[in-house]
Amino acid sequence: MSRASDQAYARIRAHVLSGAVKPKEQLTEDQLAQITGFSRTPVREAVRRLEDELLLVRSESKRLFVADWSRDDIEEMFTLRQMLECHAAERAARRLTAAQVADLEAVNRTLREAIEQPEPDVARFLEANRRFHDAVLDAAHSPRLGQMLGRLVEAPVVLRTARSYSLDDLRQSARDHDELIAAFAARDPEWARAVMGSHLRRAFHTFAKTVGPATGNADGEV
Amino acid sequence: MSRASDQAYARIRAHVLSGAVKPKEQLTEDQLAQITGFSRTPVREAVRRLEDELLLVRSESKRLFVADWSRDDIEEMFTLRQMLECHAAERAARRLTAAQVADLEAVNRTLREAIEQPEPDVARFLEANRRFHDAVLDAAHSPRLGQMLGRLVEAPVVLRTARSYSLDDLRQSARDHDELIAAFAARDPEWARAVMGSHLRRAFHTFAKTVGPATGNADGEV
DNA sequence: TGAACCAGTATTGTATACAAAATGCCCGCG
DNA sequence: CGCGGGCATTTTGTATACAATACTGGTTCA
Repeated sequence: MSRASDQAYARIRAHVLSGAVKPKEQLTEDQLAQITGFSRTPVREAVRRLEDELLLVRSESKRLFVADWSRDDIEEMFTLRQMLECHAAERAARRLTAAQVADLEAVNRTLREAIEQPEPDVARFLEANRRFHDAVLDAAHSPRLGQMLGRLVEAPVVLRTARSYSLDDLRQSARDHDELIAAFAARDPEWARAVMGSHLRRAFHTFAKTVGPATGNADGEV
Repeated sequence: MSRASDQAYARIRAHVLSGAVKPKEQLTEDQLAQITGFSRTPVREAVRRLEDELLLVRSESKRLFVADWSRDDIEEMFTLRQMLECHAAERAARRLTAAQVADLEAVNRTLREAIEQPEPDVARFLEANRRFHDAVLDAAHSPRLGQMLGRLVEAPVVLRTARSYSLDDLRQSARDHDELIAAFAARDPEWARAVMGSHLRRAFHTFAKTVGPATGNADGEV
């Protein structure tokens, strides 16, 4: 991750997420080259990755813009993530070793420590949460699933929204993880799938409350 | 699709699928530039797309190889495709207009004509089949779903295996499409999902018969 | 007035040269 | 004979110049 294109990727992503450029605004490769300090070649590589994640989009004539996601887009992302990650949980339940289950328990302990203290450490929570889900995905042992979920989870909605979680929400996440671990220990794929499903679906509704009700039409941009 | 990188993509893809290079063989960007007649810049763009489709893979040190898919890899692809396309069928059932249903009927008529003649035209069947599934995906109106399925369906397994379908298999496909259309006309998402599921799962088993039984371990390369 | 065209500019696409990194080979040493 | 170090070669990564394409604004003509 030390190649120029990787750094360019990280910097452009941060730049967009910081809000310095707004949705639907145009970006040019030259601009991004100046901002990142690299030439257009690695910038193009980075931009292509960000296009894959749909953080940037191109017009029909190949001009580059910051994507603006509608509420429906975001619901779609949550739904797809749920579908894929439920599948991952089911596969993981069939494959996880006792040692891997123990690892998950350790990660979830860390996650709890991050929130069960005077001043909850949301960043640490998010990091532990990411590791937890990564471990499940890893155990599913399905490279294409990993690739697809990577694009969805990278999606910055998760980061933006996590800030709005209440302490109760975070605690419920930890409990969900506990139950998931129980399902894994019991080697029960259906249980694992169901827990993962409700875990992620609740996350969506927590998010939806902060954004506003469903629209059905095309407004409700974020 | 007339840019150099697009042509390079098509040529490299054809070159690999032709079997001129075998799985696990190394390719270099220079080689591919010579083969395609373009410079390395568009070749690198094309190679990245083929990496996304997992037709090409890179070693940990960034050297480029032709992927070799195990039977488990292929089963995974079929499973993921089934999962995603069932979801697409469900969404389509909620959204398809009467005109779109009529279009699907027309496409399926074409598909039948291709096989119900003295000398079945498999290429025409495949083309109609692709259009049918594309129309369903379109109606699902979910860009990320489309992106993901695109990568899976592009995967050449489908093409390689379709040749081994018997006439009965092709006829069954047409009947599946009929039932799917009925489900759409009835606006019944669950029905549509179920039909799509059995349609694709049968395709997997038809394929599996030609390749051999499940392995469980890592052999069974194709 | 307004629509079509033309030139100038902005932006993306491609080729090429060079830099960095990895691999493999060969030689010396134990 | 084995094996470790280092140079030569291969291969990928980056910068830059140029080509092709798309946009913008203004001008002309009906």
